[in-house]
Amino acid sequence: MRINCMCTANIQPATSQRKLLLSVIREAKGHLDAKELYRRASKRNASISLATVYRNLRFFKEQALIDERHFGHTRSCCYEMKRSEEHYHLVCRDCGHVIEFESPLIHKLVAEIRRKNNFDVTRVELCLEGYCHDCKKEEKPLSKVT
Amino acid sequence: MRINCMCTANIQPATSQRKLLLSVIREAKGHLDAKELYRRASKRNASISLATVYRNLRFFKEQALIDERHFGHTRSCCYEMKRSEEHYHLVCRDCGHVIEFESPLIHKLVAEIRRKNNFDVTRVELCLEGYCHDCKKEEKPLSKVT
DNA sequence: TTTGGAATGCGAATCAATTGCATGTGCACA
DNA sequence: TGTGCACATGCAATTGATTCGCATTCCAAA
Ligand SMILES: [Mn+2]
Ligand SMILES: [Mn+2]
Ligand SMILES: [Zn+2]
Ligand SMILES: [Zn+2]
Repeated sequence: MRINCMCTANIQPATSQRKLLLSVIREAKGHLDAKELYRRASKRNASISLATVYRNLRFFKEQALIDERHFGHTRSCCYEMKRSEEHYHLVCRDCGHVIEFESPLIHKLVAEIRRKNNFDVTRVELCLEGYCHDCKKEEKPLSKVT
Repeated sequence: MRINCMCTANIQPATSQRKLLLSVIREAKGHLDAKELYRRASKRNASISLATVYRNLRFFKEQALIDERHFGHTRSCCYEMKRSEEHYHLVCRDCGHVIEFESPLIHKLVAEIRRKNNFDVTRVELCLEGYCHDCKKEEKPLSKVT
């Protein structure tokens, strides 16, 4: 068994692949899925394997270095660096843009659930679908059922 | 092209498989995934195909007869009859139980997003993970990060 | 340095979901 | 009450995402 070493924090062992993957995630603008992470990492290390990408995504998740997101109906999930403050997402059904937001209402909701349902919330999966500012003005289908 | 007929509402054509599947979903206690729906339907019609289950799940979804849910980390999604009032879910990480709940805070959140982000919300995907009443009292792991 | 245990690369395997195609069937219209 | 045909079905093959087995390589603690 291997004990924690302080030099490389919780990235341990600090293999070149592991460091590369984490820096790609860190430098990414938006949210990456495994395939896209693999594509970008391959540019810097052509021999990296997709399995290694998946294994490290799981590792980073376990180390709480990254967050996993399930957006809308997309098959694969996305990843991003964990930040100090929690945040949630709006996904436009039209252009696919992902907008991040935060609201104190979510803390209130969690508190309410803890009180009313006697349920200890450890994770909030919240994603709202709809039409963004730019896409909502364009023509919409006639039926506006739910 | 076929014009709508009123006799069978939006289930049309009303094939035996389609009627069977809908009644299995209707009679189900909880939330079903495709495999489980297939299992239950097969008891009443042994020749039904899994592809037909998937095709009809998509059909029912398009007809807004059922709702699709993505619970926690489970690979496959679950389905349930659409109800008049919207509701959301708590999933226990320990025993897997799914608890349904509703809260006016969610309406408030949607309104806030519409106002602040100028975003038209059409669907709220919300699922909270944690520990239910029965599981939270039992011993927990030492580290309580996240 | 040495060395054990963990990480990697590769391909094969899984698992959920979709699709192509030949066949069967519900139902609008005659 | 029949008939036609668009659409539904069954089956098998396919896709797409993720995981796994295994031989090999690589960290990092001592
Ligand atoms: Mn984000
Ligand atoms: Mn429900
Ligand atoms: Zn948009
Ligand atoms: Zn529980």
